[in-house]
Amino acid sequence: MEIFLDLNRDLNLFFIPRRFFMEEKYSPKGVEDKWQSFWAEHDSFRATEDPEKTKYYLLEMFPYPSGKIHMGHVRNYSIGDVIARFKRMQGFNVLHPMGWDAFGMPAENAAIQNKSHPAHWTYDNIAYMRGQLKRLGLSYDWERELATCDIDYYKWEQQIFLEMYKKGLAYKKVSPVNWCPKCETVLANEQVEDGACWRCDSIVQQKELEQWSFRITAYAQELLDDTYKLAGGWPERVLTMQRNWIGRSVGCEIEFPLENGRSKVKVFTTRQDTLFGATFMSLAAEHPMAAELTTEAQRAEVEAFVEKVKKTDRIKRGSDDLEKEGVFTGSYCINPVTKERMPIYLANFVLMDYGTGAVMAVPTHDQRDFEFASKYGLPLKVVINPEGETLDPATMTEAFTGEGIMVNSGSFDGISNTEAKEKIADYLEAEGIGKKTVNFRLRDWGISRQRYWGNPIPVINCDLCGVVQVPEKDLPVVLPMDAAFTGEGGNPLAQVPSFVNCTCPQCGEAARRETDTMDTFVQSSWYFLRYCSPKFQGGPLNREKVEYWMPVDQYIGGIEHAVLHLLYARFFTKVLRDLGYCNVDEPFSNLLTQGMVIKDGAKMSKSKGNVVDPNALIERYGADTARLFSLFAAPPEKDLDWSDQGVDGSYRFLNRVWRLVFDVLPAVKNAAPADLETLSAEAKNLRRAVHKTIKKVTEDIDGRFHFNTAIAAVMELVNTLQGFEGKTAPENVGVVREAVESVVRLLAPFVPHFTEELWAELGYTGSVEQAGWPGYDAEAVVDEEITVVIQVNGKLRSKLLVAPDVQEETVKQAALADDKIQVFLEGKSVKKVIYVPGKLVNIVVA
RNA sequence: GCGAGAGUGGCGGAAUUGGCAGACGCACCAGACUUAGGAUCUGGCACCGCAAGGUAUAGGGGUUCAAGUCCCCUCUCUCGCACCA
Repeated sequence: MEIFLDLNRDLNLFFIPRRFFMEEKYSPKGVEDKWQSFWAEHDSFRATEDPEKTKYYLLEMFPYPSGKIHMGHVRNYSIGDVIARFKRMQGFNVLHPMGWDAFGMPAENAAIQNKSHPAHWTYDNIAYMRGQLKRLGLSYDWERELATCDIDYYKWEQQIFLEMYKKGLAYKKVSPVNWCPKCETVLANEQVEDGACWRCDSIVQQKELEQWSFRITAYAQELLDDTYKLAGGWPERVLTMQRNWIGRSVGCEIEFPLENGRSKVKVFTTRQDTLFGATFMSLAAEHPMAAELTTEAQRAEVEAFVEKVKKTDRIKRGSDDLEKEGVFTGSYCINPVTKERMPIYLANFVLMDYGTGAVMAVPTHDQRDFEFASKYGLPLKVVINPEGETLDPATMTEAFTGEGIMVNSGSFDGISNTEAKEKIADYLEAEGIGKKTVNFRLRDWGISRQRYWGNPIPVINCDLCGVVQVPEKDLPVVLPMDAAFTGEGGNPLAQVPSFVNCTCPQCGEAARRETDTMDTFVQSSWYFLRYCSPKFQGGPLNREKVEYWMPVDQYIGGIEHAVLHLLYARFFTKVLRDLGYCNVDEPFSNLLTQGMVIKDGAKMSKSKGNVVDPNALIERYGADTARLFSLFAAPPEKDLDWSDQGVDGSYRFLNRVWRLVFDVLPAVKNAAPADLETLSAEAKNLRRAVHKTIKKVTEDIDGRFHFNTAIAAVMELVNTLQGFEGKTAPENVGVVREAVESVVRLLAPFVPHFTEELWAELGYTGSVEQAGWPGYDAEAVVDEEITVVIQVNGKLRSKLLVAPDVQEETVKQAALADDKIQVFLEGKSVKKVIYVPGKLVNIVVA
């Protein structure tokens, strides 16, 4: 097939002499190779600090080096490259770096499978993928490239870790984890599928393990507050997700004394207004007081219940509408305001890791408590009535959670429950029963991973001294190259004696090196800062350079990182600020979340067989077409529906532009700029179209990122230009040249190789980027005549061509006199005539 | 269940501030050039109708001279959270 195709093309060359000239045929491969070399030779995208220029830091989320790039990458990086090139053409000093999120489990799995080393696999992949990105013609400053598995990167992270440790921001605690007994490793929640290990299908166990954590909760309030500063720059839904995740709620901590007086149960509630209606107490099964509260008579039942709750894994426990269940402990506490006895239950819906793990149960005003009380026959007491109504506990079928008037609440009766919230809180504080508190849903960030391919946590465990920091002079703790990857026996690091065995820096006795490595989210939490001074050897960050470049002006990536990565990165930036490394509060001023690339209605995946391979695409059409289509088919934030035929269309468009340029080239090559005084009407119209297009494309790209409509506008201009009769007539060549040059410059951010080549053909030396972004002539975009639409009763009936400065009365009269309009006015009376200047006339008749 | 967003031709999508619905592209149809066309060019293309005209932005109601756009209700889909006390 290929041979026939080529043969045909050659015949074509023979029959149409014009095509003898080699340079007239658009051949992406040659053009792209040529300009990629040019950019490399000229260091075209090198970013250097220049206080004279306004900086613009553009960043796309760096990829995991999984092997090869996919269409999602092509889209992500094409979007970023348009902005980078556009801003550069506008004269900004653009920083546009690229690197690799290079630690992670797939490398370790590959090592097990191929009996090789994760480093080899990772660096091989990086080399291959770097080549792929270069073939896309992305304008990165490759001098700043970094991989998070480079010693030169992770050693600085170890230093940061130790500083966090000193400040109490990194600490060790026992926390529950998903544990695969076969792999002998901790699994992340997303690696547990239906309660089984994603790799070996073993049943995942819940285990308590000593884990390293970062105290992100210390920054909960600031992380929440600053989401309001980001409003406008970030999509509202991402901010909402972060706010929900942080989950601040205001309420009270209230203490309920036990009946026996020996101790107290502390609860957190946001509904202290319902305190008088609290008739029993619900505790989490894991609550530390559960055992001591259990009476002998209840022991067997309680233990069976606790066992059952523990068996339900943590994911299932939340998911389904789990039937509310509980068990009576046999003990009672006292409601501190009513002095009534409250039986203490353990309940499966009470979570140990939210609030205090204990809930005061108000069955009349909380739906869960209502269901629980119904099931176990517990007392109901109404303390809030809806306005003008009286609730009867005996006939209630569900809890009343709305607002109303207080009853059965002592001195608080008769006021609204919102008012009572404040008053009861004050009362509790005054009486010493409770205090106002703020509770967060956000929990500390567990960073321990029992894996090899990660950044080693730089501490030593000594039997005598406990946890001891690795002294700064001994950093970095380097991953040993001689670990064995068998897939068995847990963390490979723990099986390298030369790594594990060490001496305690404090007492000099034999000790064991920590073998946990850090979560890969740690590396991606500060890479954007390191890009500012990627080779700096005086510390993690060169403060001066960070101050020049940060914050990132535009960050681009997938919505899947809306919470974790973006929250961790915000947290880490604030920590580095407080450690004195930088002065940045928020790392990303603007965030663009791009949609997925889908095909045939589904996300591209091997199993669906709908994967488009970027290599094949570039091979067949070139990088410019691949970029153009992925930008044209949908606006960035929406999902992109891949269409092979659509790609053809983009390729055809480039060919059309190419032919157009070469068609007019001989005529316009040496054309002088047009004399605006003597232009023909047609030429003037063309020039107006050119400047209107420049205006629209500029506005569509800048801020709005609507590349699809920007490209559509250029297509329209190309269509206009193509239909322009006297393209090569001497009196028009000045305007035609301006038009062609504008098309090339406007397309430059989208299809950079293509436009570089045409720019050179137009007789320029150097990159089209140096020509800068075209500005539009405000005078040229003003219409000489405008179309005013005439409606009768809101329906389009006719159109009118008028001068832009026409008087309202003139237009109205002309509209009423219009032949087509007359027909609709016959036998009716005109009630009103509405004129929207320059747009329409609406004649209201009856 | 709660929260957010979306629903426009055969398809991807336009319509930026309440003012011509369907830009641009794909697919399709017709024609031109051609030994040939999966190249290129010209024209057509929401639906009904011969036409005049009518009907159309998930469905129903409302506000307005005017609604894809604003308000209310319903349906469907996507995403997030999912017993958060």
